[in-house]
Amino acid sequence: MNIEPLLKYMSNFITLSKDEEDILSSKLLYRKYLKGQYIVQHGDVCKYTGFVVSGCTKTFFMDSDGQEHIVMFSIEDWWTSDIGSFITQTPADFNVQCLENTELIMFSQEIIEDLYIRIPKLERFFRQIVEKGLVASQKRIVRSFSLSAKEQYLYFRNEYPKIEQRIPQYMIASYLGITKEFLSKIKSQLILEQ
Amino acid sequence: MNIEPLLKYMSNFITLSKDEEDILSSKLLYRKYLKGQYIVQHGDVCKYTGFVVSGCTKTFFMDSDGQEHIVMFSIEDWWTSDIGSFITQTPADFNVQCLENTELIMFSQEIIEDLYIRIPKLERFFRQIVEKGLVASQKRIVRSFSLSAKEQYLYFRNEYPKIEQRIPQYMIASYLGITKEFLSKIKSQLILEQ
DNA sequence: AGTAAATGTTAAACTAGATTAACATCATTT
DNA sequence: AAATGATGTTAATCTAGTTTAACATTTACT
Repeated sequence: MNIEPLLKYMSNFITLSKDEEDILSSKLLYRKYLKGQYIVQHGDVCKYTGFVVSGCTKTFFMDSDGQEHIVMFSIEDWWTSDIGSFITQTPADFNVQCLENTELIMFSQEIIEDLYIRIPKLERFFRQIVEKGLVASQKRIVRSFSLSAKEQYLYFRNEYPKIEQRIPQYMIASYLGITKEFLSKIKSQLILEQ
Repeated sequence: MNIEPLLKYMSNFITLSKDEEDILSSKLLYRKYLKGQYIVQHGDVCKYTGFVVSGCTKTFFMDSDGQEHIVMFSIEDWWTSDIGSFITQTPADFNVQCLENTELIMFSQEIIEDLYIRIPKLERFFRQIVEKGLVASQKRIVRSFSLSAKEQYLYFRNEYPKIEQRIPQYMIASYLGITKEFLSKIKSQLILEQ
């Protein structure tokens, strides 16, 4: 159980004593998933939120036409879950599936409530994490309002170069909300342009 | 200064003692704005987040073509600010403008940090508020992925009937991310349908 | 009441992106 | 090395939503 990446990540937000680190690490779950495995399934209540130690996941939903829409990729040092389901303890809208073999450090809903009491600093930590998530989510809405598909692709490529290299192109199209054919067209246009 | 609506709202999340209520109310700012006034201006750092006691605001940005895009309306019992700017204390992407005369209870950034220390429960309160915001923001992304313009309008009408009645139609079109002409077409289609 | 400004409607021409379908390339397994 | 499945490309056709522009209606002000 390698909890170091999480502690390092947390140190950007709060300072934990050795005792607090020990309490925390005794309450965490460490799990390994294989490529293709589901971490969360649509309709289930999401009992855990996971911090990615290694690997890669996609969070997606199916629309009424059976089309898959990817809302998020998670790689090392990111979180993965259906955060809405986790927070509200209602059935998940999303599926979370591993695109690679993936190692997670998991917080369960029950334990997190207990941890908030035993380590009040965690309340602050998660407030800040959720704040970051909210800001990112709002910026994404703004992009979808104001950028063309090509501009959104360029933004993605620039912002997440590491993700683009690990993931098939048709999934990037799905994340951008366009068809794989149209993304292919955009890419060939971009090559012609320069 | 009528702080009751805020206290009532907060009681859905946490229980404050009389002392804590007094500390809180001594630190809050109560402000009245006229219709048309700006609460936040693009480029400024947003120093306050406001709880709407009465009135209505729109939060919007200008795209590179000078087009206005509304990202949110706020009415009684909602929050209004550029929350991204407020959290990160960086220049605001958005403008916030009053659509009616509006009364706000305002938390300043400096004071909120101080209040987190004096009333640790507030950390929990704001974590939960931000969680709700994140969930709503993610659901909006899902809708924009999976619903047609007509479906999104029907969702809006159903979800926020009170807002629809107070606000000109062209602003609702802007919120939905479509032109006012197309919304007009959708509405006449809906009338024909039944 | 009359006028100007703000808001809403209609319709024709246009475009970004979707759909369909056929084919090309790459990776994995036997 | 051949075969199968997964991924990526190209091009023709189609459609949801935009643009433009002219007009209609409502609201607010003198």
